[in-house]
Amino acid sequence: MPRPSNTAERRAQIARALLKTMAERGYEGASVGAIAAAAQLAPGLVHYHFESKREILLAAVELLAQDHGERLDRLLAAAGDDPAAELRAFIDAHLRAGDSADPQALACWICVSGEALRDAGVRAAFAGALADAVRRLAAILRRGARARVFSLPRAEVDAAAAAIVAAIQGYFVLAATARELIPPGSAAGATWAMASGLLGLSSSTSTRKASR
Amino acid sequence: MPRPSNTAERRAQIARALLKTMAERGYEGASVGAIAAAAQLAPGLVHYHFESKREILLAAVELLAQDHGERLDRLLAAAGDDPAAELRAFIDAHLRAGDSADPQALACWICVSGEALRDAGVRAAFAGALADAVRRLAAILRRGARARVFSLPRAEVDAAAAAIVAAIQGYFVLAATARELIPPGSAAGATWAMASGLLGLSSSTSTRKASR
Amino acid sequence: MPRPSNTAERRAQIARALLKTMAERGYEGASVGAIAAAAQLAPGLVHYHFESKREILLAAVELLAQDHGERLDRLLAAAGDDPAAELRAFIDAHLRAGDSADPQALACWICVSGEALRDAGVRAAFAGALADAVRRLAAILRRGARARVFSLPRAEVDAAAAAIVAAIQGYFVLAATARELIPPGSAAGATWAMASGLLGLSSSTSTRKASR
Amino acid sequence: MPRPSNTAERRAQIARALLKTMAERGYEGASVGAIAAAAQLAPGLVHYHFESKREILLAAVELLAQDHGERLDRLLAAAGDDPAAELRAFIDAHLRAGDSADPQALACWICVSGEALRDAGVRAAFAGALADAVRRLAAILRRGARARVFSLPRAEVDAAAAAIVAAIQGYFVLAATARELIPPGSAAGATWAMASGLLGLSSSTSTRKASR
DNA sequence: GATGAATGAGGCTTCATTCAT
DNA sequence: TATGAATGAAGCCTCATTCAT
Repeated sequence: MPRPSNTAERRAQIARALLKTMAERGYEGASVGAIAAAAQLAPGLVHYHFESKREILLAAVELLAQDHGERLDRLLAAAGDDPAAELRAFIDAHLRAGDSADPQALACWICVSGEALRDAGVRAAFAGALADAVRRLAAILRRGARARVFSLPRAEVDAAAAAIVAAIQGYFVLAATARELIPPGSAAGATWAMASGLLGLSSSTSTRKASR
Repeated sequence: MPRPSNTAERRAQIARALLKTMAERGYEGASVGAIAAAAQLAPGLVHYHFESKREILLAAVELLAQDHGERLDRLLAAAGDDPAAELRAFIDAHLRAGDSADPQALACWICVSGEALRDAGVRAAFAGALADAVRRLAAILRRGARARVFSLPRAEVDAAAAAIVAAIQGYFVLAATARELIPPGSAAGATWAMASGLLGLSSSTSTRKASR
Repeated sequence: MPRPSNTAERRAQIARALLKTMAERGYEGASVGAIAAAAQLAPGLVHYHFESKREILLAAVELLAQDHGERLDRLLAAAGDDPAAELRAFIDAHLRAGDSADPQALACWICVSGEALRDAGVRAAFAGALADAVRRLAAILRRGARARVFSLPRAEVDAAAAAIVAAIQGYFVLAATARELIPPGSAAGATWAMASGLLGLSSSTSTRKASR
Repeated sequence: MPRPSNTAERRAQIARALLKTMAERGYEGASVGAIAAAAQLAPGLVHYHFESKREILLAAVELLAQDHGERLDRLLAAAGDDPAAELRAFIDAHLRAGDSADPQALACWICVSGEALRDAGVRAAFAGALADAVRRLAAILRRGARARVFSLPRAEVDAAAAAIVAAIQGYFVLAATARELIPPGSAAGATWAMASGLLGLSSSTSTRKASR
């Protein structure tokens, strides 16, 4: 009569503990002991559920991407079928620090970018999450182009999506490290204005209202 | 007859060795021993010239910023007095992977962003370098606005400069971790197009030609 | 209606798994987890059947000795009643790498000798197996001496038996660690020749034919 | 003005500490901490002088072989040029537990044989030491054969040397693990008698006097 | 009997930093 | 200044053993 396996939950628990710890101390600073403590588990248990610390990181990136994906799903669904509204929702989802902003996830995301530099697995996971964002955004742009909402040559959809994602990612870095450089509430608006340049929208259409 | 102090060179030598090592292994991975080896110095000497490893990082960030600043000086000087040309030069200086591209500096820059998250000193140095970039770009924008080359309200110059710097920074991250997401040669062009959106330039003016 | 106890088989199964694992990784290297895996059992079960890892080793030595004893029985039985033939069979049983040679047992035997150094229980088991071999050989020698096949004073029977067993044991070590030092096929023959020296046989009687 | 390097002594000091500890607790049981303590050094220093624990073992085997070689040199030199005396000296050097017997070296030797099973480097070192012994003994035998002191076909010199070394090695194992099986003082004498069988000496010549 | 999660001690190794020369 | 040895604190990981089911 074996006890039912709880490995899945435990793994998630541990991965979340890593996120929590990593946000404060970075990946290297998040010792396995600290992770275990954050998860309120015995130290040895961590390595029962994970081969190595690096594997925890991979699971954590997975979680991060998944959380983000789900949030994006929700927000895009609320935008209905209008490409412009979807684009706006996409930008706001990332840059409007509102109710649902998550500084921990932000810090982790930047940590992960650093680890991605020197670990192929982490890079794959990180790039995968970015690729997912680009893909979703490109789909929006493509639909908008087809509907003549955006005037964007087919061939440039991917580049445009990458550019907008880059801007968002760059704002993340600034927000986490030099917030004072971003005039409060300007991020989403400025990004929308930049997107307008790419998509051939008249700036006037673009509400340049600050969004906190 | 004391021999003339060579502390200054030694410090630079060590800081550069950190940059080299950090580009491959990250900051934590760059052990003092490894730094000393990269600098071809005895390990003990490192702590003669620096109080702690963290101080080396600070010096290294300084170097990084200084190198970048000098390069930017050169490239902007070549742009003459035309704000549009200067803006273009500013963007190209950061996103055209050409002769002077420096993958090591790129990797270090991202590492530093991670360290900035949890060390006030590093954050100050990192943010200082970013602020410098924003300041210079803002000056260009302001000049362009005054000359009616850019149609940009006074009040939004800083936000616009921050947005362009964010886009550049974001491209850095993508380039270092998920290069395949950036259609080759699209970075500078797309950034210019985005800048057009912010600055009220007609997209047509904006050369959307790919720049390698 | 309790199910019939299978403890005996389980214990043997586990002990054999230790032998298998120990042959490759040594005693310390044979973790309880690895043993369980080799036995295709759940890790927890091991400690249901054994108090401690050391107990498994004791059981394994027992098995080793028992296997060896049975093999020796078979081979000596085939030698009939002739002391010289029995001696030959005894030597061949140990040193003729033939059909029944068992490298795993050899490696284990050497591992066990190491553990015997520092665990009284293991030493007792190991020494017991050796003592058994010496006893059996001494019986053969005694019979041969009585029959005047061997010219060996009573008082020296034990020393002679020990010497031959030592030679065999030494060949084990060489075979396992420096096989290239043993000219192929020379072990049994040379041991027989050495035995001749002890037993006052003319070397001529001793077939010095190599035995593979 | 660097401090003169003391690495060589330190390495020897550490290797000897391993021998001391290993004799009591085995190789695995000799933790790096215990080794450091035995050497009266700070724990971290061990890994300053050695890459890994395994390297210490290699150095220790080296020391063991060297100590033994030097002792053998001394004892053989005392035997003059008489092959029979040399052979006797060779045997006595190994099996006469006299003043110079070294139980620690004995225990270590057996530990090392176990480690040799699963580490190529250790095996090489161990086999090298054995090969050296065989080589030296073979030289003696060859000289004796040429001088007709031993009646031994050329082709069998190596086998005979290996056999005698095997007998010695086997006695080592018995002495360390089951001393009660060796009638006191019988080892050297019995080995000599066995050698006689190999070398065609009449047993009578062979002093079968017990040697403690 | 059996399962697999849980525990916590301890091992090897790395490392920033200090120190004697 | 410079050298390289020395120090001691962690860090990651393994493991024998225990326990709830």
